[in-house]
Amino acid sequence: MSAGDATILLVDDHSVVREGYRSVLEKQPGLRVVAEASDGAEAYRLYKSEAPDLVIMDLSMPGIGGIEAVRRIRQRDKGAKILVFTMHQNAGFAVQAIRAGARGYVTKTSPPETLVRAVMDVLAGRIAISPDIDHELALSRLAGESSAADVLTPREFEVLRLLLAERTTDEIAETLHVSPKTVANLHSLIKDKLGVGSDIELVRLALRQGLLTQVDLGEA
Amino acid sequence: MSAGDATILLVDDHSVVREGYRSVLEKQPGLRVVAEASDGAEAYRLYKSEAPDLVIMDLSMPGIGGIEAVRRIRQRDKGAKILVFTMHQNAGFAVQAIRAGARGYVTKTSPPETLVRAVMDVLAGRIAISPDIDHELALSRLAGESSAADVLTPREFEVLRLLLAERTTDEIAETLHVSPKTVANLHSLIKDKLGVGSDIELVRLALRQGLLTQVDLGEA
DNA sequence: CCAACGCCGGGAAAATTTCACGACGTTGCA
DNA sequence: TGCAACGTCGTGAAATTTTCCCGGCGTTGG
Repeated sequence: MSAGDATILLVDDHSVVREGYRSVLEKQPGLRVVAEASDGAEAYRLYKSEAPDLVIMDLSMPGIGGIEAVRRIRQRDKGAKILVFTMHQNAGFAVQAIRAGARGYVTKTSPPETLVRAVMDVLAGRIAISPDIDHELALSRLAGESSAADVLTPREFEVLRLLLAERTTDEIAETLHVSPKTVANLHSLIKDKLGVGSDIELVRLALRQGLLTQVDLGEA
Repeated sequence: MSAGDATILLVDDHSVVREGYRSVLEKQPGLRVVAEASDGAEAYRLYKSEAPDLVIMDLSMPGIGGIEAVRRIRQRDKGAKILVFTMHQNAGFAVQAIRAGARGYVTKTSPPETLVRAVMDVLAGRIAISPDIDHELALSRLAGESSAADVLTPREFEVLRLLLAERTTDEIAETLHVSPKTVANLHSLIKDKLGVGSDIELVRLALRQGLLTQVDLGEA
């Protein structure tokens, strides 16, 4: 590994999965994994201390999610290059990730070459989207449907995700380090923007749009 | 790799994740990954042709899922050793997997050592469950896993169904010819009986128990 | 007969949701 | 450059809902 290698921070809550990234990436000359994080908060800390050239970020993680981590890192460093690498083959997530400041979005079903190519693209300053998501985006574009991702700001989207995943307003407030009141306000605003009157409708809408998949809630 | 190595079939729809398993496993002497599959059907075909000593199986995959693949393989070969390795930190999944014939259940959040130990255990004929799932199972055992249909009276169950059907309290009150107040009281009582704190949890519980299926979501 | 339970709702306290509003920083554009 | 628009965070107060406690009714079953 030469001194000119591009340095990479891996973020994923599954250690064996990180092992996979690392194995694929280190076969490439010029790339070097310098740190690994298992949640959003740790990712942010390590970004500050390591200042890597690239962050490869999973989305679904405990505590603050990937979107929020992207947002925070970009808030600190406008030039940060972040490539989202996730299982969610969902245009809404891609839109949110890019809006939050990610420079690429690749699904885990992609072959390793696609990941490597995306890494190179993002390092070179280009935006990288994997073909399946390109297709998803094209479809949703054609359908002209307004999804949750379209009307919600990144922050609202993140709160929605936590509402669907965590339990109480107070817990969410704590993980986001804001007042419970703010979360309640956002919660209300989200329902308003999405045009639903109750939390039950909210969950149903989220399900329809793939924000909450059947597997997310632990099928019996 | 000696002739006496234990042969392994990896099943996961994310190629980079398979790379992770492989990397971890092949550091262990005596283990050899001989095949990889990306869905349940392929796993079954490869099991027949390769007859590996062990299958490491993900659960969430396109087409026939991991549970079904486990069932089919075990149906064909009663002695098949299958270790489920999944992101689902959920006792219900674990129970299903073991019932289907898996000999182990390990979550992807586990450190690599846990996976390796589980592999060795299953190869040695033991059942392997990762500690977090042990804990989940213990909890659900202690809690006595209250089923919705079980603990609710017919009336309460009916109200729950209507609540999930995207109706307001007032509408439900009208269809049932009772006061909105009664519906609100029942709504509260239902949440209490099911041990959930919010409507969002209520919907998630209902989904888990099959009270509300994806197709019921209808249109906006 | 009486105890237990499901069912129905009123009243009041407690909690949440909603609305109006302001502060602050950033973005975008003329 | 300056300024308008927007996102984010939070407060306070009103409106609404949720929750708790209560009693009444009918049915069931010992």
